Amino acid sequence: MRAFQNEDRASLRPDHPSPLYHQLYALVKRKIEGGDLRQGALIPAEKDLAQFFGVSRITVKRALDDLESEGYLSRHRGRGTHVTYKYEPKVLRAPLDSMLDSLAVMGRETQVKLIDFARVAPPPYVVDGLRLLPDQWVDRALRVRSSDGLPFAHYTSWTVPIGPGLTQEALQSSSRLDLFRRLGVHLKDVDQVISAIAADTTLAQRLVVRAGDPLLQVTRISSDQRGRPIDYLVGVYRPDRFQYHMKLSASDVLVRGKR
Amino acid sequence: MRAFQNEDRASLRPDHPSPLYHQLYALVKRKIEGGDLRQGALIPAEKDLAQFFGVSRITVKRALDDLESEGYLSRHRGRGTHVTYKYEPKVLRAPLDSMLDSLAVMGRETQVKLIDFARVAPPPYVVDGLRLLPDQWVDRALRVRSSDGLPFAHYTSWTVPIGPGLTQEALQSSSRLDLFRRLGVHLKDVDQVISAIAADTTLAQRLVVRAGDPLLQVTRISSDQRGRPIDYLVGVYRPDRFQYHMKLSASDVLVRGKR
DNA sequence: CACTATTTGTCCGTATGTATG
DNA sequence: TCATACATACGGACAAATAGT
Repeated sequence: MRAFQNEDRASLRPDHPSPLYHQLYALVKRKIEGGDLRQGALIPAEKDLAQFFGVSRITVKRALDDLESEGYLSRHRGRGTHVTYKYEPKVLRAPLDSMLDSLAVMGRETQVKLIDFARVAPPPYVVDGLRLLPDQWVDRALRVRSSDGLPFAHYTSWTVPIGPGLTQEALQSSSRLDLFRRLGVHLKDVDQVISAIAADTTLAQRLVVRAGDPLLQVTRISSDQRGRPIDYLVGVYRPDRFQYHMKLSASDVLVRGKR
Repeated sequence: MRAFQNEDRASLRPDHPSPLYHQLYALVKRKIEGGDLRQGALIPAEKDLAQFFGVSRITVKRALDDLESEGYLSRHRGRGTHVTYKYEPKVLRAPLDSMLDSLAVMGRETQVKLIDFARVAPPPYVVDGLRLLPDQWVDRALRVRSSDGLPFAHYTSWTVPIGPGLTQEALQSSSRLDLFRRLGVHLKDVDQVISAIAADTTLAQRLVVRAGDPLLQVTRISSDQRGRPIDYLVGVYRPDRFQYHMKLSASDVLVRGKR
Protein backbone atom coordinates (compact mmCIF):
# COMPACT_ATOMS: atom_id res chain seq x y z
CA MET A 1 0.00 0.00 0.00
CA ARG A 2 3.08 2.23 0.06
CA ALA A 3 2.39 3.56 -3.41
CA PHE A 4 -0.84 5.14 -2.20
CA GLN A 5 -0.32 8.00 0.21
CA ASN A 6 -2.69 9.58 2.64
CA GLU A 7 -3.14 12.54 0.36
CA ASP A 8 -4.62 10.26 -2.30
CA ARG A 9 -7.39 9.37 0.11
CA ALA A 10 -8.89 12.82 0.09
CA SER A 11 -8.76 13.07 -3.67
CA LEU A 12 -11.68 10.67 -4.09
CA ARG A 13 -14.84 12.66 -3.57
CA PRO A 14 -18.28 11.05 -3.54
CA ASP A 15 -20.09 14.36 -3.99
CA HIS A 16 -18.20 15.14 -7.17
CA PRO A 17 -20.27 14.68 -10.35
CA SER A 18 -17.71 12.36 -11.88
CA PRO A 19 -18.30 8.71 -10.85
CA LEU A 20 -16.10 7.28 -8.12
CA TYR A 21 -14.80 4.41 -10.22
CA HIS A 22 -13.59 6.89 -12.81
CA GLN A 23 -11.88 9.09 -10.25
CA LEU A 24 -10.04 6.07 -8.93
CA TYR A 25 -9.29 4.90 -12.47
CA ALA A 26 -7.76 8.28 -13.27
CA LEU A 27 -5.77 8.35 -10.05
CA VAL A 28 -4.18 4.95 -10.62
CA LYS A 29 -3.61 5.65 -14.30
CA ARG A 30 -1.76 8.83 -13.44
CA LYS A 31 0.43 7.02 -10.98
CA ILE A 32 1.30 4.50 -13.68
CA GLU A 33 1.91 6.98 -16.46
CA GLY A 34 3.80 9.27 -14.11
CA GLY A 35 6.20 6.52 -13.08
CA ASP A 36 5.05 6.11 -9.47
CA LEU A 37 3.90 2.58 -10.26
CA ARG A 38 6.16 0.83 -12.71
CA GLN A 39 6.04 -2.37 -14.71
CA GLY A 40 5.79 -5.43 -12.49
CA ALA A 41 4.61 -3.53 -9.42
CA LEU A 42 1.89 -5.22 -7.41
CA ILE A 43 -1.28 -3.23 -6.86
CA PRO A 44 -2.87 -3.74 -3.42
CA ALA A 45 -5.81 -6.15 -3.27
CA GLU A 46 -9.26 -4.86 -4.15
CA LYS A 47 -10.33 -5.38 -0.56
CA ASP A 48 -7.47 -3.28 0.78
CA LEU A 49 -7.92 -0.51 -1.76
CA ALA A 50 -11.65 -0.41 -1.02
CA GLN A 51 -10.95 -0.03 2.68
CA PHE A 52 -8.19 2.53 2.15
CA PHE A 53 -10.27 4.77 -0.08
CA GLY A 54 -13.52 4.15 1.74
CA VAL A 55 -15.39 2.80 -1.28
CA SER A 56 -16.92 -0.54 -2.14
CA ARG A 57 -15.01 -3.36 -3.71
CA ILE A 58 -17.19 -3.11 -6.84
CA THR A 59 -15.99 0.44 -7.37
CA VAL A 60 -12.34 -0.57 -7.09
CA LYS A 61 -12.94 -3.51 -9.39
CA ARG A 62 -14.51 -1.36 -12.06
CA ALA A 63 -11.55 1.05 -12.00
CA LEU A 64 -8.96 -1.73 -12.22
CA ASP A 65 -10.92 -3.64 -14.87
CA ASP A 66 -11.00 -0.52 -17.04
CA LEU A 67 -7.25 -0.12 -16.67
CA GLU A 68 -6.74 -3.79 -17.51
CA SER A 69 -8.81 -3.46 -20.68
CA GLU A 70 -6.57 -0.58 -21.73
CA GLY A 71 -3.44 -2.59 -21.18
CA TYR A 72 -2.14 -0.86 -18.07
CA LEU A 73 -2.67 -3.79 -15.72
CA SER A 74 -2.92 -7.56 -15.74
CA ARG A 75 -5.22 -9.26 -13.25
CA HIS A 76 -5.44 -12.89 -12.18
CA ARG A 77 -7.30 -14.70 -9.49
CA GLY A 78 -5.10 -15.53 -6.56
CA ARG A 79 -2.16 -13.74 -8.13
CA GLY A 80 -3.28 -10.17 -7.77
CA THR A 81 -3.05 -7.15 -10.04
CA HIS A 82 0.24 -6.13 -11.59
CA VAL A 83 1.35 -3.17 -13.68
CA THR A 84 2.11 -4.09 -17.27
CA TYR A 85 2.54 -0.58 -18.65
CA LYS A 86 6.14 0.12 -19.49
CA TYR A 87 7.21 3.52 -18.27
CA GLU A 88 9.74 5.23 -20.42
CA PRO A 89 9.62 8.96 -20.78
CA LYS A 90 10.26 9.16 -24.49
CA VAL A 91 9.74 12.75 -25.28
CA LEU A 92 11.58 15.08 -27.54
CA ARG A 93 13.15 17.81 -25.53
CA ALA A 94 13.91 21.13 -27.08
CA PRO A 95 16.17 23.67 -25.44
CA LEU A 96 14.02 26.59 -24.55
CA ASP A 97 16.45 29.34 -25.31
CA SER A 98 16.62 28.74 -29.00
CA MET A 99 14.46 28.97 -32.07
CA LEU A 100 12.26 26.01 -31.44
CA ASP A 101 10.74 25.29 -34.77
CA SER A 102 13.96 25.19 -36.70
CA LEU A 103 15.02 21.82 -37.93
CA ALA A 104 18.51 22.42 -36.66
CA VAL A 105 17.20 22.43 -33.12
CA MET A 106 14.65 19.69 -33.48
CA GLY A 107 17.01 17.39 -35.25
CA ARG A 108 16.45 15.94 -38.65
CA GLU A 109 14.07 13.21 -37.60
CA THR A 110 10.94 15.34 -37.63
CA GLN A 111 8.64 16.14 -40.54
CA VAL A 112 6.33 19.09 -41.05
CA LYS A 113 3.06 18.97 -42.94
CA LEU A 114 1.44 22.14 -44.20
CA ILE A 115 -2.29 21.95 -43.59
CA ASP A 116 -3.34 25.33 -44.83
CA PHE A 117 -1.83 28.51 -46.13
CA ALA A 118 -3.86 31.61 -46.90
CA ARG A 119 -3.96 35.39 -46.66
CA VAL A 120 -6.51 36.18 -43.98
CA ALA A 121 -7.82 38.93 -41.73
CA PRO A 122 -6.07 38.26 -38.40
CA PRO A 123 -7.93 37.76 -35.09
CA PRO A 124 -7.83 40.65 -32.58
CA TYR A 125 -5.00 39.29 -30.43
CA VAL A 126 -2.78 38.99 -33.50
CA VAL A 127 -3.64 42.55 -34.53
CA ASP A 128 -2.52 43.65 -31.07
CA GLY A 129 0.57 41.46 -30.96
CA LEU A 130 1.86 42.45 -34.39
CA ARG A 131 0.72 46.08 -33.98
CA LEU A 132 -1.18 45.92 -37.28
CA LEU A 133 -3.42 48.52 -38.88
CA PRO A 134 -7.13 47.70 -38.64
CA ASP A 135 -7.54 46.32 -42.15
CA GLN A 136 -4.14 44.81 -42.76
CA TRP A 137 -4.06 41.21 -43.90
CA VAL A 138 -1.47 38.60 -43.03
CA ASP A 139 -0.36 35.17 -44.21
CA ARG A 140 -1.59 32.40 -41.98
CA ALA A 141 -0.03 28.96 -42.04
CA LEU A 142 -1.31 25.87 -40.22
CA ARG A 143 1.26 23.16 -39.77
CA VAL A 144 1.67 19.88 -37.93
CA ARG A 145 5.04 18.47 -36.96
CA SER A 146 5.54 14.73 -36.56
CA SER A 147 8.26 12.48 -35.31
CA ASP A 148 8.32 8.89 -36.56
CA GLY A 149 4.98 9.58 -38.20
CA LEU A 150 3.38 10.59 -34.90
CA PRO A 151 2.21 14.21 -34.68
CA PHE A 152 3.39 16.09 -31.61
CA ALA A 153 3.16 19.79 -32.48
CA HIS A 154 0.63 22.08 -34.13
CA TYR A 155 1.63 25.53 -35.31
CA THR A 156 -0.55 28.45 -36.26
CA SER A 157 1.49 31.32 -37.58
CA TRP A 158 0.54 34.77 -38.81
CA THR A 159 3.20 36.60 -40.78
CA VAL A 160 3.07 40.12 -42.15
CA PRO A 161 3.59 40.13 -45.95
CA ILE A 162 7.33 40.21 -46.51
CA GLY A 163 7.66 39.85 -50.24
CA PRO A 164 6.91 37.10 -52.72
CA GLY A 165 9.12 34.51 -51.04
CA LEU A 166 6.65 33.17 -48.53
CA THR A 167 4.46 30.94 -50.66
CA GLN A 168 2.73 27.66 -50.16
CA GLU A 169 5.27 25.86 -52.32
CA ALA A 170 8.23 27.39 -50.51
CA LEU A 171 6.77 26.49 -47.12
CA GLN A 172 6.33 22.88 -48.12
CA SER A 173 9.97 22.45 -49.00
CA SER A 174 11.80 24.75 -46.59
CA SER A 175 11.51 25.72 -42.97
CA ARG A 176 10.10 29.11 -42.16
CA LEU A 177 13.31 30.13 -40.52
CA ASP A 178 15.28 29.40 -43.67
CA LEU A 179 12.75 31.36 -45.71
CA PHE A 180 13.05 34.35 -43.43
CA ARG A 181 16.80 34.25 -43.71
CA ARG A 182 16.67 34.01 -47.50
CA LEU A 183 14.29 36.96 -47.65
CA GLY A 184 16.76 39.08 -45.73
CA VAL A 185 14.64 39.17 -42.58
CA HIS A 186 16.78 38.76 -39.50
CA LEU A 187 14.90 38.17 -36.27
CA LYS A 188 16.26 40.31 -33.51
CA ASP A 189 13.80 40.05 -30.64
CA VAL A 190 11.67 37.14 -29.65
CA ASP A 191 8.93 37.53 -27.07
CA GLN A 192 7.70 34.23 -25.75
CA VAL A 193 4.90 33.14 -23.42
CA ILE A 194 4.47 29.57 -22.24
CA SER A 195 1.17 28.28 -20.98
CA ALA A 196 -1.15 25.27 -21.05
CA ILE A 197 -4.51 24.78 -22.74
CA ALA A 198 -7.10 22.05 -23.21
CA ALA A 199 -7.36 20.51 -26.66
CA ASP A 200 -10.43 21.56 -28.62
CA THR A 201 -11.88 19.13 -31.12
CA THR A 202 -9.81 20.48 -34.01
CA LEU A 203 -6.51 20.30 -32.18
CA ALA A 204 -7.48 16.93 -30.72
CA GLN A 205 -7.97 15.55 -34.18
CA ARG A 206 -4.74 16.92 -35.60
CA LEU A 207 -2.58 15.82 -32.67
CA VAL A 208 -4.44 12.52 -32.16
CA VAL A 209 -5.45 13.16 -28.58
CA ARG A 210 -8.85 13.40 -26.92
CA ALA A 211 -10.67 16.71 -26.68
CA GLY A 212 -9.94 18.26 -23.30
CA ASP A 213 -6.50 16.71 -22.95
CA PRO A 214 -3.83 19.11 -21.68
CA LEU A 215 -1.42 20.62 -24.19
CA LEU A 216 1.65 22.81 -23.83
CA GLN A 217 1.24 26.14 -25.57
CA VAL A 218 3.95 28.54 -26.66
CA THR A 219 3.08 31.93 -28.11
CA ARG A 220 5.94 33.74 -29.76
CA ILE A 221 6.17 37.15 -31.37
CA SER A 222 9.30 37.71 -33.44
CA SER A 223 10.56 41.11 -34.47
CA ASP A 224 13.09 42.17 -37.07
CA GLN A 225 16.21 44.36 -36.85
CA ARG A 226 14.16 47.52 -36.52
CA GLY A 227 12.00 46.10 -33.76
CA ARG A 228 8.94 45.67 -35.94
CA PRO A 229 6.99 42.51 -35.08
CA ILE A 230 6.63 40.39 -38.18
CA ASP A 231 5.58 36.95 -37.02
CA TYR A 232 3.05 35.67 -34.50
CA LEU A 233 3.36 31.98 -33.76
CA VAL A 234 1.17 29.78 -31.57
CA GLY A 235 2.72 26.38 -31.05
CA VAL A 236 0.76 23.65 -29.30
CA TYR A 237 2.49 20.48 -28.15
CA ARG A 238 1.55 17.04 -26.89
CA PRO A 239 3.19 16.89 -23.45
CA ASP A 240 3.72 13.14 -23.69
CA ARG A 241 5.85 13.56 -26.81
CA PHE A 242 7.42 16.93 -26.38
CA GLN A 243 8.72 18.97 -23.49
CA TYR A 244 10.81 22.03 -23.06
CA HIS A 245 14.10 21.55 -21.46
CA MET A 246 16.68 24.01 -20.22
CA LYS A 247 19.83 23.93 -18.20
CA LEU A 248 20.97 26.92 -16.21
CA SER A 249 24.47 27.15 -14.83
CA ALA A 250 25.52 29.24 -11.83
CA SER A 251 26.20 32.41 -13.77
CA ASP A 252 22.79 32.25 -15.38
CA VAL A 253 21.05 31.68 -12.09
CA LEU A 254 22.82 34.56 -10.44
CA VAL A 255 23.21 37.12 -13.18
CA ARG A 256 20.10 36.55 -15.18
CA GLY A 257 17.98 36.05 -12.09
CA LYS A 258 18.94 39.40 -10.71
CA ARG A 259 16.93 41.83 -12.77
CA MET B 1 -26.85 30.62 -30.91
CA ARG B 2 -23.78 32.19 -32.45
CA ALA B 3 -21.69 31.70 -29.32
CA PHE B 4 -22.03 27.93 -29.63
CA GLN B 5 -20.21 26.48 -32.61
CA ASN B 6 -20.58 23.17 -34.32
CA GLU B 7 -17.37 22.09 -32.65
CA ASP B 8 -19.02 22.35 -29.26
CA ARG B 9 -21.69 19.89 -30.32
CA ALA B 10 -19.22 17.03 -30.53
CA SER B 11 -17.67 17.80 -27.18
CA LEU B 12 -20.74 16.53 -25.32
CA ARG B 13 -20.36 12.79 -25.17
CA PRO B 14 -23.11 10.59 -23.72
CA ASP B 15 -20.73 7.62 -23.39
CA HIS B 16 -18.27 9.59 -21.29
CA PRO B 17 -18.31 8.70 -17.57
CA SER B 18 -19.00 12.28 -16.52
CA PRO B 19 -22.72 13.16 -16.53
CA LEU B 20 -24.07 15.18 -19.43
CA TYR B 21 -25.35 18.06 -17.33
CA HIS B 22 -21.86 18.48 -15.91
CA GLN B 23 -20.18 18.36 -19.32
CA LEU B 24 -22.52 21.08 -20.51
CA TYR B 25 -22.00 23.04 -17.29
CA ALA B 26 -18.22 22.87 -17.83
CA LEU B 27 -18.50 23.87 -21.48
CA VAL B 28 -20.56 26.98 -20.77
CA LYS B 29 -18.42 27.89 -17.77
CA ARG B 30 -15.29 27.72 -19.88
CA LYS B 31 -16.83 29.97 -22.49
CA ILE B 32 -17.69 32.49 -19.79
CA GLU B 33 -14.33 32.36 -18.03
CA GLY B 34 -12.50 32.40 -21.35
CA GLY B 35 -14.26 35.59 -22.43
CA ASP B 36 -16.29 34.13 -25.28
CA LEU B 37 -19.48 34.92 -23.39
CA ARG B 38 -19.14 38.20 -21.56
CA GLN B 39 -21.17 40.04 -19.00
CA GLY B 40 -24.68 40.81 -20.23
CA ALA B 41 -24.64 38.28 -23.05
CA LEU B 42 -27.87 36.37 -23.59
CA ILE B 43 -27.68 32.60 -23.40
CA PRO B 44 -29.95 30.79 -25.89
CA ALA B 45 -33.21 29.36 -24.57
CA GLU B 46 -33.19 25.99 -22.88
CA LYS B 47 -35.27 24.56 -25.70
CA ASP B 48 -32.78 25.75 -28.34
CA LEU B 49 -29.75 24.55 -26.41
CA ALA B 50 -31.37 21.18 -25.84
CA GLN B 51 -32.06 20.81 -29.54
CA PHE B 52 -28.61 22.05 -30.53
CA PHE B 53 -26.73 19.66 -28.26
CA GLY B 54 -29.15 16.77 -28.69
CA VAL B 55 -29.99 16.44 -24.99
CA SER B 56 -33.16 16.86 -22.98
CA ARG B 57 -34.31 20.20 -21.66
CA ILE B 58 -33.90 18.99 -18.08
CA THR B 59 -30.21 18.37 -18.69
CA VAL B 60 -29.75 21.91 -19.98
CA LYS B 61 -31.73 23.30 -17.07
CA ARG B 62 -29.57 21.47 -14.55
CA ALA B 63 -26.37 22.86 -16.12
CA LEU B 64 -27.63 26.45 -16.22
CA ASP B 65 -29.10 26.24 -12.70
CA ASP B 66 -25.73 25.14 -11.37
CA LEU B 67 -24.02 28.05 -13.11
CA GLU B 68 -26.62 30.44 -11.70
CA SER B 69 -26.05 29.18 -8.17
CA GLU B 70 -22.34 29.89 -8.60
CA GLY B 71 -22.97 33.43 -9.76
CA TYR B 72 -22.05 33.04 -13.41
CA LEU B 73 -25.58 33.53 -14.75
CA SER B 74 -28.84 35.17 -13.80
CA ARG B 75 -32.08 33.56 -14.90
CA HIS B 76 -35.59 34.99 -14.95
CA ARG B 77 -38.85 33.76 -16.41
CA GLY B 78 -39.65 35.54 -19.64
CA ARG B 79 -36.37 37.39 -19.63
CA GLY B 80 -34.00 34.56 -20.40
CA THR B 81 -30.56 33.69 -19.07
CA HIS B 82 -27.82 36.33 -18.99
CA VAL B 83 -24.14 36.24 -18.13
CA THR B 84 -23.31 38.09 -14.90
CA TYR B 85 -19.67 37.02 -14.59
CA LYS B 86 -17.23 39.83 -15.24
CA TYR B 87 -14.35 38.74 -17.45
CA GLU B 88 -10.96 40.23 -16.78
CA PRO B 89 -7.86 38.29 -17.63
CA LYS B 90 -5.06 38.90 -15.17
CA VAL B 91 -2.14 36.56 -15.25
CA LEU B 92 1.13 36.82 -13.45
CA ARG B 93 4.08 36.42 -15.73
CA ALA B 94 7.39 35.19 -14.47
CA PRO B 95 10.62 35.38 -16.41
CA LEU B 96 11.65 31.87 -17.22
CA ASP B 97 15.38 32.21 -16.86
CA SER B 98 15.39 32.81 -13.14
CA MET B 99 14.61 31.04 -9.93
CA LEU B 100 10.88 31.01 -10.16
CA ASP B 101 9.79 30.34 -6.67
CA SER B 102 11.84 33.04 -5.06
CA LEU B 103 9.88 35.90 -3.62
CA ALA B 104 12.25 38.34 -5.23
CA VAL B 105 11.17 37.19 -8.66
CA MET B 106 7.50 36.70 -7.94
CA GLY B 107 7.18 40.01 -6.25
CA ARG B 108 5.99 40.58 -2.74
CA GLU B 109 2.31 40.28 -3.47
CA THR B 110 2.20 36.49 -3.32
CA GLN B 111 1.80 34.28 -0.27
CA VAL B 112 2.86 30.69 0.27
CA LYS B 113 1.04 28.19 2.44
CA LEU B 114 2.76 25.05 3.66
CA ILE B 115 0.33 22.14 3.35
CA ASP B 116 2.53 19.30 4.47
CA PHE B 117 6.12 18.64 5.45
CA ALA B 118 7.46 15.17 6.19
CA ARG B 119 10.38 12.82 5.73
CA VAL B 120 9.23 10.24 3.21
CA ALA B 121 10.42 7.49 0.89
CA PRO B 122 10.63 9.20 -2.50
CA PRO B 123 8.86 7.91 -5.63
CA PRO B 124 11.03 6.22 -8.29
CA TYR B 125 11.42 9.23 -10.56
CA VAL B 126 12.77 11.28 -7.65
CA VAL B 127 15.18 8.48 -6.78
CA ASP B 128 16.39 8.64 -10.37
CA GLY B 129 16.46 12.42 -10.57
CA LEU B 130 18.34 12.94 -7.32
CA ARG B 131 20.52 9.84 -7.86
CA LEU B 132 19.57 8.50 -4.42
CA LEU B 133 20.45 5.19 -2.82
CA PRO B 134 17.53 2.72 -2.74
CA ASP B 135 16.50 3.29 0.88
CA GLN B 136 17.42 6.93 1.31
CA TRP B 137 14.70 9.18 2.64
CA VAL B 138 14.08 12.80 1.75
CA ASP B 139 12.13 15.78 3.03
CA ARG B 140 8.97 16.41 1.08
CA ALA B 141 7.13 19.72 1.22
CA LEU B 142 3.75 20.47 -0.32
CA ARG B 143 3.03 24.16 -0.80
CA VAL B 144 0.47 26.37 -2.50
CA ARG B 145 1.21 29.89 -3.67
CA SER B 146 -1.55 32.47 -3.90
CA SER B 147 -1.91 35.95 -5.25
CA ASP B 148 -4.63 38.16 -3.81
CA GLY B 149 -5.87 35.13 -1.94
CA LEU B 150 -6.31 33.13 -5.13
CA PRO B 151 -4.10 30.05 -5.45
CA PHE B 152 -2.20 29.78 -8.71
CA ALA B 153 0.73 27.45 -8.04
CA HIS B 154 1.27 24.12 -6.30
CA TYR B 155 4.75 22.91 -5.43
CA THR B 156 5.88 19.45 -4.47
CA SER B 157 9.51 19.40 -3.48
CA TRP B 158 11.81 16.61 -2.39
CA THR B 159 15.04 17.70 -0.73
CA VAL B 160 17.91 15.52 0.45
CA PRO B 161 18.58 16.02 4.17
CA ILE B 162 20.91 19.00 4.43
CA GLY B 163 21.16 19.56 8.13
CA PRO B 164 18.76 20.69 10.82
CA GLY B 165 17.83 23.96 9.14
CA LEU B 166 15.07 22.70 6.89
CA THR B 167 12.18 22.34 9.32
CA GLN B 168 8.49 22.89 9.16
CA GLU B 169 8.76 26.06 11.22
CA ALA B 170 11.54 27.48 9.08
CA LEU B 171 9.64 26.74 5.89
CA GLN B 172 6.59 28.56 7.15
CA SER B 173 8.50 31.76 7.76
CA SER B 174 11.17 31.80 5.06
CA SER B 175 11.43 30.89 1.41
CA ARG B 176 13.23 27.71 0.52
CA LEU B 177 15.79 29.64 -1.44
CA ASP B 178 16.67 31.74 1.60
CA LEU B 179 16.96 28.62 3.72
CA PHE B 180 19.31 26.99 1.24
CA ARG B 181 21.46 30.08 1.25
CA ARG B 182 21.56 30.22 5.03
CA LEU B 183 22.54 26.55 5.20
CA GLY B 184 25.50 27.20 2.96
CA VAL B 185 24.01 25.36 0.02
CA HIS B 186 24.64 27.25 -3.19
CA LEU B 187 22.74 26.01 -6.20
CA LYS B 188 25.00 25.78 -9.20
CA ASP B 189 23.09 23.90 -11.86
CA VAL B 190 19.39 23.89 -12.50
CA ASP B 191 17.86 21.39 -14.88
CA GLN B 192 14.37 22.34 -15.89
CA VAL B 193 11.62 20.65 -17.92
CA ILE B 194 8.37 22.34 -18.86
CA SER B 195 5.28 20.39 -19.73
CA ALA B 196 1.52 20.28 -19.28
CA ILE B 197 -0.66 17.92 -17.26
CA ALA B 198 -4.31 17.46 -16.40
CA ALA B 199 -5.39 18.32 -12.87
CA ASP B 200 -6.16 15.32 -10.71
CA THR B 201 -8.72 15.71 -7.95
CA THR B 202 -6.12 16.70 -5.36
CA LEU B 203 -4.53 19.39 -7.51
CA ALA B 204 -7.97 20.51 -8.66
CA GLN B 205 -9.02 21.11 -5.10
CA ARG B 206 -5.88 22.96 -4.06
CA LEU B 207 -5.80 25.20 -7.13
CA VAL B 208 -9.59 25.61 -7.28
CA VAL B 209 -10.00 24.25 -10.79
CA ARG B 210 -11.91 21.27 -12.10
CA ALA B 211 -10.33 17.84 -12.32
CA GLY B 212 -9.00 17.39 -15.84
CA ASP B 213 -8.29 21.05 -16.42
CA PRO B 214 -4.93 21.74 -18.11
CA LEU B 215 -2.08 22.93 -15.92
CA LEU B 216 1.43 24.13 -16.67
CA GLN B 217 4.05 21.92 -15.08
CA VAL B 218 7.68 22.73 -14.36
CA THR B 219 10.03 20.07 -13.06
CA ARG B 220 13.33 21.32 -11.73
CA ILE B 221 16.34 19.50 -10.37
CA SER B 222 18.84 21.73 -8.57
CA SER B 223 22.40 20.74 -7.86
CA ASP B 224 24.99 22.20 -5.51
CA GLN B 225 28.54 23.40 -6.12
CA ARG B 226 29.86 19.86 -6.47
CA GLY B 227 27.20 18.90 -8.99
CA ARG B 228 25.23 16.76 -6.55
CA PRO B 229 21.48 17.06 -7.05
CA ILE B 230 19.85 18.10 -3.81
CA ASP B 231 16.38 19.30 -4.69
CA TYR B 232 13.61 17.96 -6.93
CA LEU B 233 10.77 20.41 -7.46
CA VAL B 234 7.52 19.91 -9.33
CA GLY B 235 5.65 23.16 -9.80
CA VAL B 236 2.13 23.13 -11.20
CA TYR B 237 0.46 26.34 -12.34
CA ARG B 238 -2.99 27.55 -13.30
CA PRO B 239 -2.52 28.83 -16.87
CA ASP B 240 -5.22 31.45 -16.47
CA ARG B 241 -3.34 33.05 -13.57
CA PHE B 242 0.27 32.34 -14.34
CA GLN B 243 2.37 32.07 -17.47
CA TYR B 244 6.02 31.96 -18.26
CA HIS B 245 7.41 34.82 -20.16
CA MET B 246 10.78 35.36 -21.73
CA LYS B 247 12.41 37.83 -24.05
CA LEU B 248 15.35 36.89 -26.20
CA SER B 249 17.49 39.49 -27.88
CA ALA B 250 19.59 38.99 -30.98
CA SER B 251 22.67 37.76 -29.19
CA ASP B 252 20.63 35.24 -27.27
CA VAL B 253 18.96 33.95 -30.37
CA LEU B 254 22.24 33.54 -32.18
CA VAL B 255 24.70 32.57 -29.51
CA ARG B 256 22.49 30.58 -27.17
CA GLY B 257 20.68 28.90 -30.01
CA LYS B 258 23.90 27.51 -31.42
CA ARG B 259 24.64 24.66 -29.03
C1' DC C 1 -0.84 -34.55 -1.84
C1' DA C 2 -4.07 -31.82 0.97
C1' DC C 3 -4.92 -27.60 3.56
C1' DT C 4 -5.20 -22.72 4.02
C1' DA C 5 -4.98 -17.84 3.15
C1' DT C 6 -5.24 -14.67 -0.45
C1' DT C 7 -7.13 -12.68 -4.40
C1' DT C 8 -10.10 -12.02 -8.22
C1' DG C 9 -14.57 -13.45 -10.68
C1' DT C 10 -19.49 -13.64 -10.43
C1' DC C 11 -23.96 -12.97 -8.68
C1' DC C 12 -27.71 -11.00 -5.68
C1' DG C 13 -30.68 -7.27 -3.71
C1' DT C 14 -31.15 -2.55 -2.84
C1' DA C 15 -30.68 2.49 -2.93
C1' DT C 16 -29.58 6.60 -5.33
C1' DG C 17 -28.31 9.39 -9.43
C1' DT C 18 -28.86 10.44 -14.26
C1' DA C 19 -31.52 11.17 -18.50
C1' DT C 20 -35.33 10.63 -21.40
C1' DG C 21 -40.14 11.67 -23.22
C1' DT D 1 -44.53 16.69 -12.49
C1' DC D 2 -44.52 11.79 -13.58
C1' DA D 3 -43.14 7.19 -15.17
C1' DT D 4 -39.44 4.68 -17.06
C1' DA D 5 -34.81 3.02 -18.15
C1' DC D 6 -30.19 2.75 -17.22
C1' DA D 7 -25.84 3.72 -14.59
C1' DT D 8 -23.62 4.02 -10.25
C1' DA D 9 -22.52 2.36 -5.64
C1' DC D 10 -23.15 -0.35 -1.70
C1' DG D 11 -22.85 -4.73 1.26
C1' DG D 12 -22.88 -9.31 1.15
C1' DA D 13 -22.15 -14.20 -0.42
C1' DC D 14 -19.99 -17.76 -2.89
C1' DA D 15 -16.93 -19.79 -6.57
C1' DA D 16 -12.47 -20.38 -8.79
C1' DA D 17 -7.50 -19.71 -9.36
C1' DT D 18 -2.98 -19.13 -7.17
C1' DA D 19 0.82 -19.45 -3.87
C1' DG D 20 2.81 -21.07 0.27
C1' DT D 21 2.98 -24.47 4.13
